[in-house]
Amino acid sequence: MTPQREFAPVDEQLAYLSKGAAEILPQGELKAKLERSAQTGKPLRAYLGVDPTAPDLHLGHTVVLRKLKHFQDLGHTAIFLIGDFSAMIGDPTGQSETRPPLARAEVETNAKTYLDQVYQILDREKTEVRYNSEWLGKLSAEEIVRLCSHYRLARMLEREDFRSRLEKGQPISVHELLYPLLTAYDAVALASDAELGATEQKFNLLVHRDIQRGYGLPGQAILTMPILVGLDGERKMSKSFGNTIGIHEPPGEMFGKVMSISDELMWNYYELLTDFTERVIVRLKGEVASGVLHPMEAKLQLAHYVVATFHGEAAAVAARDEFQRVFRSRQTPSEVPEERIQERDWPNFLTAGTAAAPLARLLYAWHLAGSRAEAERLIRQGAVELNGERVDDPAALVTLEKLRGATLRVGKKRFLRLVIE
RNA sequence: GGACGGGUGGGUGAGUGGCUAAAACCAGCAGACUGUAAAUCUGCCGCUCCUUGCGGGCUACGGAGGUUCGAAUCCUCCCCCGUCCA
Repeated sequence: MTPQREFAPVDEQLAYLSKGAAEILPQGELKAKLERSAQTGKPLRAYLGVDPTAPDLHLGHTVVLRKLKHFQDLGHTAIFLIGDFSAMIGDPTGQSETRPPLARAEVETNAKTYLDQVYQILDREKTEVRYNSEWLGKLSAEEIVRLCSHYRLARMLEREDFRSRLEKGQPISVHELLYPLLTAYDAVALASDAELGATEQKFNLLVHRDIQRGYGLPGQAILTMPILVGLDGERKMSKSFGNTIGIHEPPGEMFGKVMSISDELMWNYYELLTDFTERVIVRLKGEVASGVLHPMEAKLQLAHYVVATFHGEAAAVAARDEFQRVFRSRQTPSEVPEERIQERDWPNFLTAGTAAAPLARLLYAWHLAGSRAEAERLIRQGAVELNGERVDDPAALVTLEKLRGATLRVGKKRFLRLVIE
């Protein structure tokens, strides 16, 4: 079944796989495995395990996925493991508190939406998808005891997270200790040669390797990827910080968000989100530093690349044009959402005794502001334009005539064209 | 089971009877500046009504009652979280 195949030279492969990586452990192990694979013609089995805890992927998740793709590119076997069983335990990593286990149903629906998104990066045809309930769900108590016998408590407690919680007198639930052990069983069941993960997974990955050896398997190589920093330029990209770029966000949105990162952060994104080689990135960086290339140009390229990855080349070009149009030339976007107003509904908005309606009330009704109070605030702050003219009276009244075919603008990004029927 | 500590706005967290829609910080929003950069500066940041005023009303400090002219602040009961002892 396994075809004999030609691989690229080991050094080349290693360079490709090392790009952007935080650590490869143990030293030399990956190289040794690549060499063996080159000799035998057998592809390596590399896997990435993900707990389907949230339904939407963002760029942060793709960093490590892209690395898995690299294995795939080189002809190795990429295994995408969905931790449908382990998700119900909850990984304690990085959490200062015990995370509540997820319900089975939640895990299942998340798992489904995950895959569609994952295939935007990985080659659907070549990816081996597995669920760890496949084997973990069947483990007997006896087998779990045996599994546990392969690891020492002292080592378990070396883990940063556990150690600090122990010191601070915070609780650690027993099932949390089980998490790395059970996921280690994944590595055993898959007989993996390499496992990928974010740096915060390092401890788990190392446990996995040890347990594999406990079961008499050769230990897998471990490749960790840095955590992607979010839009704020400080904290890791995470939904709970609201600093993410979701991979299914519309092209325009995505483009704009990438453009809003700092120049400094841009290089990090180049490194982790593109396939440009180290050499190319260094060159770009040099050109920007010496003033040959405007930093904005470099960022436009990056934004283009990212959008093209998820939406295709055409969408990327369009997003770029639109971006230039709206923000650089400060023009109205080519496509503005429309609000259809029924002429007969109009009286509902009117101030008693007049033929005009408070603009603030309209902004709220048309969802350009979250509340009427907010609408007034925005007007007061000069964020609202009607047909290009700033309105700054929070009590401003407008007539239906004035709104016919008009364009409303709130802040930099929100536009609305009015169609009166 | 016992002892103790704690539950405040999106988050952290101050506030122990009126001056508190509730400090401060973070996040967020808007404006200025720009390369929609970032950084910085300024302002805003519960809802609602109107005559848009340092205006009126309503809602808010785990829940329910109570004391008081007046409570996030005091009392009672309940719920929840945490630590320690067993």
